[in-house]
Amino acid sequence: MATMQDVATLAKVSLSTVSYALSGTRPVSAATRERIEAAMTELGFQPNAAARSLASRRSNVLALVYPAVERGLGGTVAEFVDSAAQVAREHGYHLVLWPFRTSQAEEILDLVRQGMAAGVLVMDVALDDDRVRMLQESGAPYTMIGRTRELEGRPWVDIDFERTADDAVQYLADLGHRHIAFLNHSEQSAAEGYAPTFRADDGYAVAMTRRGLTPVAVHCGETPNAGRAAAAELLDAEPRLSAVITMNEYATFGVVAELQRRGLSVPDDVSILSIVSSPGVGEMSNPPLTTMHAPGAELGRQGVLRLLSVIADGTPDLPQVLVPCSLEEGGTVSRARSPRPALD
Amino acid sequence: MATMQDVATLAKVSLSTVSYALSGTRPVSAATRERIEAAMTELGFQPNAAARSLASRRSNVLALVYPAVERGLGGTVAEFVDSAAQVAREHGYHLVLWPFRTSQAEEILDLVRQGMAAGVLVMDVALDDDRVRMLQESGAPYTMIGRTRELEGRPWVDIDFERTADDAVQYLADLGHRHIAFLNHSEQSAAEGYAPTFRADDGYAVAMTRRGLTPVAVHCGETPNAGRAAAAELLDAEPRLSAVITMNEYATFGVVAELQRRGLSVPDDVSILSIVSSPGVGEMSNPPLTTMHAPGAELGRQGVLRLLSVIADGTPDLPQVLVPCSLEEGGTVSRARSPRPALD
DNA sequence: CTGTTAGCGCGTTCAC
DNA sequence: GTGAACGCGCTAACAG
Repeated sequence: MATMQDVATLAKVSLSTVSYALSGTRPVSAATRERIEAAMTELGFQPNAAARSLASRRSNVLALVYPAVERGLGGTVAEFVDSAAQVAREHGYHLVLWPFRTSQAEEILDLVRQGMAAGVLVMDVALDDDRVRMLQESGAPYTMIGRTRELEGRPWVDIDFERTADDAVQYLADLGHRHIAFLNHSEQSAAEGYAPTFRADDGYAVAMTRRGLTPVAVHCGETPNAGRAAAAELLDAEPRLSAVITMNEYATFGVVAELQRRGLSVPDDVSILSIVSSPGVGEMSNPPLTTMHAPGAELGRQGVLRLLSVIADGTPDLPQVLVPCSLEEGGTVSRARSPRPALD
Repeated sequence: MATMQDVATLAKVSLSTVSYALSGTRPVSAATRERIEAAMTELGFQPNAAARSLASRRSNVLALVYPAVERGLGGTVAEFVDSAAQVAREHGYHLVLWPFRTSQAEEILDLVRQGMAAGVLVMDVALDDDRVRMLQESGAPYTMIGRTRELEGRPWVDIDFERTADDAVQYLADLGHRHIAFLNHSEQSAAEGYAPTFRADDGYAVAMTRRGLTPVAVHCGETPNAGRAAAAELLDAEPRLSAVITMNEYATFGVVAELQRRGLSVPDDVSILSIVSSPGVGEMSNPPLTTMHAPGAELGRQGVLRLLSVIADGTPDLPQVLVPCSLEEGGTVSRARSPRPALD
């Protein structure tokens, strides 16, 4: 491993000149720069990461804190992580994974104090989140993926649940649907402060009401069987039901199954639109689900960019970053029958 | 950020004593150790990571090289990554993500030369893999997840495809199935040197032949439609078909759909066993797929452990680590009809 | 535009 | 059992 001193000696310049040539912090004449570069390639020089961090007092790694398989790592998370890692790399940073449960906030701070990471990305943020509170108090650069209830001075990027719900309702309403139900995550997730459950509920209710439609929302466990039961419940509550928006992937499969079991056709009798959906899941249904898929990659990108700006400039008043889901047409949504025949 | 000197001053000892108390490299009296620990907690001391790496000449990070969304990050990969990150952390290491395509082998080496990572985990290894070749030549500690054709002196952990295929055939044969087909990944994946496609093909053929059964294998694109076509092809080729082993998740959904379209019941007429399957996918089918799911977490764990031993001891002759998939009963496999009625 | 030099915070070899 | 001192490889003043 060649050092900077080796390069300097070979190029017949001083060590610091090599450093400046490398960082561009100070002008270096074309001639000497050339000699330096020649020496560097000849020696296969690569600047030592640890020495650089130590001297410059800054780390070149970003940490991603995520809850270890609490809610399961789905495809959306994978897209997010991959995108974040790539964007970080494009900016000269490395992304490290810190699998910490929400209760391990202290350990996160310890690692930050070690100077291990220049900043922290916190995933799966709850409405009230100890990790975020401690990071905020410690003054460490961080960015939330998601939003706590309290937002003052806290940098974040999030999925635009409100917009997504509104887009979903709009899409179905434009196709003539009037009786549009919503199948959300479980009550328990809401009780645990899982923000998406709340935001989507609100967004859906607002979207429906605004259009003079009556919201019918149910919560549901994250299993096909729970989805079956929920579908039955919805049909009983509203026989005129012609469309269901779901934000619960496993349950969605149960909904489709239950409808088909009852002899109802998807999408001819009932349309299904799966929102905040992971990549690929649509393909696994028959017919393929029409989905609005979660912007995992874009969130990863925006999250890293936001964090980098916090690292660079402290916490200026940054514009909010809300990323909506995008529609992916499948085969589970069709125009509403008009007038819709009674079911029984 | 308190430094070791701060701690030493407060504890009225010399800096090096603090270092020894921390590392245990040298005995320290109980009394002074206590004073030191008190000082450390009082100051919230955390040893600086960069300084430590620089002085000790070793990094505390492991790198995970994976092909950026080439084949898509599924649930298995997520399990793997999460598990690897956790095990690394339990051993005092951090896991960083290096999204590099196979063609960027040079950049991987550059990062290693920077001392950024103490070792590298290479995922999705192809039969002939430039990344592995270069790492091997450079002498950098690494471990493959998967196997190249050449294995001499190359540390690896992998899924036991042969055993998994054999277990799958055994399981079905025990239930009376004689005409068991295999639906593999695409021809293209094989052409690109994707090892699982080869290994599973071989394993299946051996497992069948050994039992006096005739192997019937087809390759298939990674889509439900391709799966449909493949199912049709299989049924035409072998009308007595009573079971299908699949190693192609998206295609599996097409197989189920095609069978049902033809009025065949799953599993009464045809059993389906999805091997090397991601977590959760089984749930998305109706009835839920019987699967043998890929040991993502265990691979992550073994991969990190293997890498750590390479870092510590060079490359001793390590025992091979082959991890089989484990059966998860669903509703798509049943006892074969005997004698099975003709289809037409 | 270039060279000199003092640290960055910790590991580790020496003397005591 | 303890302390002093040097060095890891580089950054960033400070001189010139």
